[in-house]
Amino acid sequence: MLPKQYRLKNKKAFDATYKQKQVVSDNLLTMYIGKKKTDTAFPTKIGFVVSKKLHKKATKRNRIKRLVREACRLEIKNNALKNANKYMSLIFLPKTAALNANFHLVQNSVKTLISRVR
RNA sequence: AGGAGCAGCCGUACAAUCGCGCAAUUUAUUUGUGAGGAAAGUCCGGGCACCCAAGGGCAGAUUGCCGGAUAACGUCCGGUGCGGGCGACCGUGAGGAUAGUGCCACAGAAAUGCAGACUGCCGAUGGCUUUUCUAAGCACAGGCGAUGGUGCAACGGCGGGGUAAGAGCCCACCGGCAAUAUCGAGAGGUAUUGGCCAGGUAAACCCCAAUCGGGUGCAAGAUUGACAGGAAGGCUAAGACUGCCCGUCAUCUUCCGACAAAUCGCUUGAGUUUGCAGGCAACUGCAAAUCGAGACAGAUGAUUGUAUAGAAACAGAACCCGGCUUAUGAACUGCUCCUUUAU
RNA sequence: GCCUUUGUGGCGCAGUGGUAGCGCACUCCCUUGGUAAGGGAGAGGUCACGGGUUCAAGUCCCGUCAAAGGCA
Repeated sequence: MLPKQYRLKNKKAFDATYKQKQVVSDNLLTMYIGKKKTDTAFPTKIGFVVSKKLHKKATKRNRIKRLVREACRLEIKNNALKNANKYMSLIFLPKTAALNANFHLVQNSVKTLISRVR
């Protein structure tokens, strides 16, 4: 799990992020980017969405969610958010291919997506 | 040794580094604790909460061999009958078809009417004809339910007697039914006797018996606090001010508005473990010990090493219990049965 | 969390317990100079799956699986 201050929580925040319509994606993940920060002290919040349509079993959905979350945690810890730090929020949506991926693949995917943020 | 039946056990462990939920305190890069046997399906039964409801009946729903267990159950335990297996053992949706109604395609003479139109058998008796005068023929009266390439099923089966031909008409055995006796708490078992009238289907309607207030589900519900809207456009249909038009309100569309709720319910309970006692058992009683998740974008993960087996299977709590059903990995244990071989 | 409905040919759908059908699509033939339309013939079904009741089940009963939808 992420520390609490990095979690994207309520529905309004999710809606506002989707509304920006800034999307980056590769074969495993899709990432939505929120608004630009006005206050630099404000931490970048990250949300994760795994739809029931992706897979029926709760354990599989939990598994992929945890892998993506763990990858993000390591990025925050290593201060590797780079340009993504300018934005208020990020949302990750795993794709079907991510269900069978191991941690290293997911980690690489997260890294490349973050590096592509301008 | 091989095969089989029943029952039981575990549900990865340990270490290092980086992390998360909750609780506690000495408020610190502390300590403790943190998913399941099915947490699943939502198929039953309860607890709990709120709303509605005076009481009773009808209706409706559910259950359906007997007895017991339980808060309750469609669950469980023990038994009875029936079916399967050489056997250990297993399965069982098992009330009523003489309360009534419906249905039984095709085939078949006939599918429920104490049937016989048809196909047949006989024609002893009565009638007619012939005649060697005691027989033959006719098939008119009449007798019969044995025969019928059917069908899931044909009004008990099979054998013998009997007869003109036949028939439970009579007899033996078998099956079913009823009565009596007896054993059992009961389902029912056993024995004897009786007379041959009885098709199937109730997971068709129905009858009988028993049980059941109805609805909504913890996002139930309770408490505290706050109350955030603004701008632009449309006026077409319907509404209000008003009978009509304008206008306004309401309404509709678009855009903007991101940290703007919190606490209780919430986990101490038909709890868990152990011992003793009762009971064949399900289960119950008593005593002692013990506290083992409680989130709200929602906690158990990642990487590496070691151990089995190079990489565990099915799978994730969301108010809580009792069941049922379904999914599933590896190793192992106990009891029993059958076959073969040896002693 | 709690409910509801539906699974039948490639697709969309009918179907009182008694031989599984319709439309479109598909294949072949006719028609045309050729195509479409039209006409004729044909193929294609574990009635989602597993049990049960019944002489007989797509239909009745029980369980499972899948899909779609609803409430909050």
